Amino acid sequence: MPDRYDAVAVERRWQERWRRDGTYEIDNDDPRPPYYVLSMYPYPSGPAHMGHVRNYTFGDLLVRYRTMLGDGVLSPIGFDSFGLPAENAAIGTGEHPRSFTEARIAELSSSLERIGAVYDRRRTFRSHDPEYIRWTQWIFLKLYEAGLAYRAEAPVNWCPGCQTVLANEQVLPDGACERSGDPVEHRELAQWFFGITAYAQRLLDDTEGIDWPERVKSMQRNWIGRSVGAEIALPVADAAGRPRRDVAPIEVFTTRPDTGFGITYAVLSPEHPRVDELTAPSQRAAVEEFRRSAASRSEMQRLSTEGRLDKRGVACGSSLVNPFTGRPVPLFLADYVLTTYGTGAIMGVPGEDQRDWEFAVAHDLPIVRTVQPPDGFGGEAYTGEGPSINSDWLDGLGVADAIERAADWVESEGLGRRKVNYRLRDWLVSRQRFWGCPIPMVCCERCGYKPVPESELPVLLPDDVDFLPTGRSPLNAHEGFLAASCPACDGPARRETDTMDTFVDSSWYFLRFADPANGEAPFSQAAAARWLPVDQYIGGIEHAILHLMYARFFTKALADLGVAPDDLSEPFARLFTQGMIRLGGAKMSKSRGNLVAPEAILDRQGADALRLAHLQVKPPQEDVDWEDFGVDGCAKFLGRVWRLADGALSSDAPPRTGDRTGADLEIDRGAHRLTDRVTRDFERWSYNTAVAACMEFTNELYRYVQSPDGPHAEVLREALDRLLLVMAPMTPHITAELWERRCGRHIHTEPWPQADPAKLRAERVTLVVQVNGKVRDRLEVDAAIDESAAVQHALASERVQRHLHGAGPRRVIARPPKLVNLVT
RNA sequence: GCCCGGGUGGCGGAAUUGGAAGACGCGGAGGACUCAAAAUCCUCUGACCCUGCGGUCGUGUGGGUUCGAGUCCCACCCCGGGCACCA
Repeated sequence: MPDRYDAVAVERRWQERWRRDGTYEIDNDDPRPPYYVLSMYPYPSGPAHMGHVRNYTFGDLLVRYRTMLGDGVLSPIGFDSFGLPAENAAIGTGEHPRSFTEARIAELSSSLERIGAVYDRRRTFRSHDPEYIRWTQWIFLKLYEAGLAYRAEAPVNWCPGCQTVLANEQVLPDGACERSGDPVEHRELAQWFFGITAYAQRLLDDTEGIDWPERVKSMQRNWIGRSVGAEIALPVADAAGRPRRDVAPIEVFTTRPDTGFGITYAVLSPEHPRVDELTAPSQRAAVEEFRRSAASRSEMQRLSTEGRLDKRGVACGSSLVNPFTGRPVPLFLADYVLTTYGTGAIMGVPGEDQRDWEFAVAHDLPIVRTVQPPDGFGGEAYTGEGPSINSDWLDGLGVADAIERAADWVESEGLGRRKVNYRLRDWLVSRQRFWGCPIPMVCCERCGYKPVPESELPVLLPDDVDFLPTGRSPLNAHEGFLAASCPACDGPARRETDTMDTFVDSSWYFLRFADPANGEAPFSQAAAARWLPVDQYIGGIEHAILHLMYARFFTKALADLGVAPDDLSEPFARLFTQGMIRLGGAKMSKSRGNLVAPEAILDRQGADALRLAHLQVKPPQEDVDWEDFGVDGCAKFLGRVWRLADGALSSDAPPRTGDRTGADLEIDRGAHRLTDRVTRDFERWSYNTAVAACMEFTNELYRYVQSPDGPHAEVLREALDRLLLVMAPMTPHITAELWERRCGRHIHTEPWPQADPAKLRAERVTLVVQVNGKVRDRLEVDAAIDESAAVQHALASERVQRHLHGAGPRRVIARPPKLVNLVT
């Protein structure tokens, strides 16, 4: 007597089994070909939400599929366990972030198991594990030795809500903190940085060689923001307007050296170090006032396009010399010129830059066009293609040629040089927070900052701390933590209380998974060489810039430092980014409170139904609305498969044996076609069509089993085997249960089925007959039909003849066996 | 403004090489089973015209290439995302 399908019981049983048997544990000397599948390691915020389910469903599918293909699959999981939420909770409740975090990890970990995701759990670690802290700090010291970690005074983004500085990447485009939403302020503070800009060009170039979504690569390229141009020195003018030789010139960066004859003014940023020197006494009061107001404005206000440009700039009362014309041009301050980009000074070229045009109009400055706009051009600044004019020796040249010629001239005159600028800034990694990896430095009164000796690592966070609602890190008040001696002079020193940005932890965890128990090094070269780069990385599109850029930088830097294999240039060979899940039109998130908890579904329809719904609803890279999910439909389909495979369905006729009928052969071919389709769909991440193929074939089997002749026992058995095998990576529990009931073996250790190419070719096909490109008839023909027979067949059709109106076709296009088109 | 991605039934989507537009699912309609309901099983379901046979239209818009275009080319519109007074 067939059993009813009890998804919850079946799933619990198999999850226990996979854990007990260590089915997905893998050793570094496994003889199978290595394949590394990694889903981005999660921040543990509690039980899995729908975004986790989606992410880990895709990852788990791939782990199981590659395993069946015969690979030795590395499937690790860890937890990105440092971060602000645990610390905020600590401030609220007094509970130590460690115990808070570990409770959240336990919840997340068990809910991942409940969706059927399998890992080598022996390799699991958390960012806050002392051994992981040790090696993160060790890497910091390596970067410090190499000059890639350094301390500098810099204008930083300060979030008053989080009471910490933020990386540029953590400030939203509207100037708000990514996490708290507070408006970010600008402060000058000494902070720790990683020298990611040294890798800007390689980070840009190497986007070519990685198999990542174009969208993500484009976002990274935009973020790096390469622009090619020249730095040009504009001499300071004396009272007579002649260049002074006794003071250094002002360097400006431009992408358009060809427009040099059109420079009619120059601008410094308000923070430029030479403002005082270049301000005339008559303008001093106005300049001071302007600098004060600029400093008080937030980044948001400063970068906004609101406000009239005459209010946002002020004359210095001095002049520079346009080196192209030799004539003096007035110097201004303007708040939209940024200290952090280029040289903090620009040349004003109103004719070819709209913002410069507006500034020139506002301040009544001359405008000289140096590129001829097309006839009828009605605009103001002209930025397009055209011949140079008013430019002496550049006249007549096109823009590209003129840029080259002008840059040559600038270099040969010793006025400057070609220069590439990047928008990318060095990565600010220090955070004034408690719950993060401590920066392994001490500050000695005499020697300054000195690295903690390797033998003293890890520097761990103390347990006996009081969290105060001031938001200040309790490390600042913890004498036991603060007290240190200088590694250089042994004198009294104070330990650095800043911790590292949590993105540092996630910048190398994928390397540690290759060798998680290594006590001598963060990982061995051999283990890294075996597993890296990650064959398939899977995660949310929201990490397109931050995490993925930092991880690429770390991998390159570690290879350069001899820590990682030197031929390892990229961490993730292939990247897949899933879309976000929306509910009621907004991204599903805890902060918005519009979460759909997976638990209720796991309790009712089960993990397989939920996984299937995620796979089926949409192409995986696209954003999805929860409203579009069809969990019930998927549960219904799994019920159909269960009844089919468990023998609950029968026809009036008993199963046949012996010779096979045409219907039997069709089913057999259908099973091979299914194998082929699902395999190719898996390879191209087209899971929604893979699910459709399984549903289609199941429908076909239903008709077959219920047909008057009944199914052929052997044909049905083989067809069902193939259906269960190809479904196994998608719905691992139900297929494992049915497989075991049918043959007593474990489906996930079975080899992936192969399609017989001979069976993929149908014997009878539909020949489409068109007259003048419109379909007029469809004929069942032999797949091997030749051209003349196909045309003959087509012409014999009554419907076709009706549309030919008695005349013969003037032209015949035959593509046997699929199509004949008759043209009159 | 620059750079990516996209636009197909009531809805999510399919069409892998230029060759049957709408697979599969949801939703909807009808039927079988049942005392009844649920569950299950079966059939139909792009729009319009037509009693029917059948016909016309149809993949954002307008052109083009082709025997044939959702797919290729040109121009444009709209939606989503990234960058942006970035010199």
